[in-house]
Amino acid sequence: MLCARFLSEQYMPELPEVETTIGFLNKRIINRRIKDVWTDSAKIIKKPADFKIFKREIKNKKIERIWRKGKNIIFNLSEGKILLIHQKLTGHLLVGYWILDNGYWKPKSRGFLGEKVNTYIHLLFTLDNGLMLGLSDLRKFAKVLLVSKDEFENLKDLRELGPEPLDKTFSFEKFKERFENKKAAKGEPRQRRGKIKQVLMDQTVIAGIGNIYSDEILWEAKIHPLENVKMLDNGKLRKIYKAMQKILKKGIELRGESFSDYRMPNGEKGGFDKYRKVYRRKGEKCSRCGALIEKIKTGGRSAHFCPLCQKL
DNA sequence: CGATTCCCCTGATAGC
DNA sequence: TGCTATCAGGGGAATC
Repeated sequence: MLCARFLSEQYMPELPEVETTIGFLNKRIINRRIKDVWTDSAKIIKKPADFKIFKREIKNKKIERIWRKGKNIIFNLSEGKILLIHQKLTGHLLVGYWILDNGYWKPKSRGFLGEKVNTYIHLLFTLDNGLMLGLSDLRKFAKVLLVSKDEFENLKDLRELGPEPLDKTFSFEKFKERFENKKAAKGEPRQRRGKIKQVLMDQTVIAGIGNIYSDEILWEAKIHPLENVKMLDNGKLRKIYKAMQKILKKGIELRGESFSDYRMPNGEKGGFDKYRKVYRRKGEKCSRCGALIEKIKTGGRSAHFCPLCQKL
């Protein structure tokens, strides 16, 4: 059984976690052929809706390329097929060897870090060398699609995804443009509205930032999460831009966060925890000024910040 | 068109 | 102790 703490924590793979995951998958399962697929929760497969068809179409396909777009993990398969997995809240991809035991997957031999049975593996691929790729997902919110190249290019949410925050071409000028209204009226440069926290998390503005990293970025930039983006001058925007790059790079360098049940595909935890300054630290002292971290709710999500460092 | 609310799901927690 | 109600949370859909 997974230890209780593992299960109790929320897990939110954002850009650094997804980046870590694809790096790992590229080392372990590239050029492997999918020989079989199992599920006990066909609902997470959105396309094709019929699992029998999904199974037939993915069988014997070779995994040729693994990359990501925002938080979406994309597997380019042979014969032009594309497998897309969005882990949402509690999904994570694991690579290893398991045996089906009473409906649950039990790791063969030692397995992962004290884990005996993973009751949350809901989708599992067996590869041509016997290695397995499992999608573990406590909440079953994950989304899986198997599509053709054409279908892939026409997926609405992927088409509307904003730029990659760490792309070399994503300059400060480009970042600034993301805060301007798409269709600026003749004359006045109308700006995007809303609170900075929600705008940063809007995948159509910038791809890959979620609840954890948006809190951390705003703490780093000393900007209040509820600050309206209209109020952000050049200086503040630059601070956010710099903080975004720093925090996301740190996340990748440390291979993702680790306080929740996020694990790399080999079951190890990431190391971002030491750098987590505000997220889920309500009531703790701000490491910069000593004030107590506060937690508020905005747009249906929690936001953590230091009331002294991040003034409205 | 934009902003808000609901919903998917399951485990933890608070309240009785 | 044990039951029930509530909550979290990415993102898509429905609704205001």
